[in-house]
Amino acid sequence: MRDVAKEAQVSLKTVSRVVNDEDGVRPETAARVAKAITALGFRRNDMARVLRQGQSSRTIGLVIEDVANPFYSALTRAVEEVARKRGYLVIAGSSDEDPAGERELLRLLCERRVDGLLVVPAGSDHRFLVPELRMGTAAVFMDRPAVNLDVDAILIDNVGGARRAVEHLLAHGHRRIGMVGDVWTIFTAVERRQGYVEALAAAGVGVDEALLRLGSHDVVAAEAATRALLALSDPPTAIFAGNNRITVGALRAIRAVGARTAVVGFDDFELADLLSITVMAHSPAEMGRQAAELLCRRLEGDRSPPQRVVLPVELVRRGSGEVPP
Amino acid sequence: MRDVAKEAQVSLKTVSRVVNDEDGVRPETAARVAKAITALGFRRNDMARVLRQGQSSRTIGLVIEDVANPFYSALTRAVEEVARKRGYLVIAGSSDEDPAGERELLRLLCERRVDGLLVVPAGSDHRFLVPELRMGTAAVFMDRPAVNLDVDAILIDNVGGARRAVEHLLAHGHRRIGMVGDVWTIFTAVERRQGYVEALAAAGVGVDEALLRLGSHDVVAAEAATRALLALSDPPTAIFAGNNRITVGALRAIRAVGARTAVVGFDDFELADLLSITVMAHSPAEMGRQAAELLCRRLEGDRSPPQRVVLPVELVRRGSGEVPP
DNA sequence: TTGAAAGCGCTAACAT
DNA sequence: ATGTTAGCGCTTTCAA
Repeated sequence: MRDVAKEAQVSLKTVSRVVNDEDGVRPETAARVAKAITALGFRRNDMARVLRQGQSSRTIGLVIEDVANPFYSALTRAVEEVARKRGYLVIAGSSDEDPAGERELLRLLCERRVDGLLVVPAGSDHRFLVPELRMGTAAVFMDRPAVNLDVDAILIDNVGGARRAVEHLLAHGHRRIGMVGDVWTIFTAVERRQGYVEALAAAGVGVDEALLRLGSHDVVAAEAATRALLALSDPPTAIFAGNNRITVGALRAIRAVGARTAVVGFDDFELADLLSITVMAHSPAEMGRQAAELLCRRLEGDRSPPQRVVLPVELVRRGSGEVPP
Repeated sequence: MRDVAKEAQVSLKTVSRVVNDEDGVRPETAARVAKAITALGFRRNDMARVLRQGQSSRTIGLVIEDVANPFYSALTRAVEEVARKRGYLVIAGSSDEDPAGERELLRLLCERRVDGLLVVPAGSDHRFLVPELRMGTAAVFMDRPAVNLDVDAILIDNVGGARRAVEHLLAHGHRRIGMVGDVWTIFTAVERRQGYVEALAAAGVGVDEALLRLGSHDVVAAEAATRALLALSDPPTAIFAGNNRITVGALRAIRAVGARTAVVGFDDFELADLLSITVMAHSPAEMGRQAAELLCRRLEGDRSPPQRVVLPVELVRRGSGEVPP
């Protein structure tokens, strides 16, 4: 910038004014400055700008488990869209469901002075964020609430969705309904398990622990868990798959074994229609959008008490959930 | 930081030393400083740090078309992984295949002084990046080469892959082979079209322009284009789908019409196995990894001439490509 | 309409 | 082992 000033024979401040479209510069002076800028290939240094102006990097930090999971990539896309429309850029990182990695990532983001954080939390205690929040960094949690921290969260109706999934299978005559779920440490896995149990209890069908397999965090594990269920002497006639990864694993297992087990999966996915898979659908994009919009409102000064939004989950019948026992 | 210094009764520099784990600080002093840091909830401001140290924000800018597309999300994931291992964070943005949006995004990233750029280019002229590159910002292009700019690129074998896809269909007896492709402005679409044409020419089968439909940039458009092909009085017996989005659209159309058209798709996708879809597979993750690693090498001072890496594409037979005419 | 100087939070270089 | 000073590139304040 100093070079530009010298080149254009004006003061630093004048260059600054031109760069920031402030008025009070004669057109001919502005033109001279503009020429110098292109000549020298000048780019305003936002770091210095932010430093001086006092802390708005116009950046949002996004922490999710894994962008490669379509659930999170849809969410990321929606976040990006809202953020850019409001003039923010997004620094994203995958935590891989590791609390330590998550914490490290959050630290890095805070050191870079992101204005706000959008987090799908992996850890089970987020008190370490208290100082940041007090320093003015806003945060909105997604998919899972914060633990030990009173902060905004956009969630979905996990219990209700799971309950309706199982009710649907019960309505089609199934009594031996298995569940393959994610690991216990994940909020949504536990909630969906609860929905499963509630539905069975309400129908007067007891929970057979042999049919309830939490602990599968990826496609491969889910396939193995499903195979184990199908290999039981009295296998389930239907399976409730706890999320999009698990549904894929379950389908692979069922196909491999050649069974005709009914399936309802939690989370919709792109080719579910061609595979005729009945799912409990909801919108990760809507979750991202609402979270980003709420965060932006917070950044613009909204100080109302922390909200908890619960988005709906909807049954989409496509065939696999309507197979009889 | 000044507050911390005051609180701990030491100088600024001492606090700096503690924060940066430099040595030359007595343990008890360090402890006092550490206490002050936690007490005040202090976080080093990386903006100021970068400003002083001279331009390494330890940040990489990533510009792709759309994170929600599994091709790009896999790539993004790999980029993130390499970047974090080397101590970089990733600022990502989707260009939506819009040259103006891409340029704007690149400008924002450069203003934020990212150390390097990873770009799947949408525009058809990237000369505007010349000043940035001269200023020391490194760049690696992915999936498509830069136009009018001599810079590293990690590509895949589009022509060869497309040729082999069509050869495979020819080998299974097809003579009326349709192609549904992306828009003309996209490098890969044109290359894949060329492979298609070459394969037909080599087999002595003429190109029937009625069977060649470029211009579908999303699933919906691809479905429509495929429906149009299938509605011809003499429809193709096989379809070569130009990318992952197009394959999905083509499958929907074929299913809707109830045809038994053979299909080979470019790009592998998650449920292709369950749907028995033959594809030309390659690894977007590998592309992201290699691009990120090359970029990091450049950032560490590698000044060797720009490279162009071409990753292989492999035929994966799953059934849909082996259907007879 | 334009400019000079101070300072954002930090670290490099040099004292002590 | 610790402190002092200057300055990164910009904007803000106030003066010309």
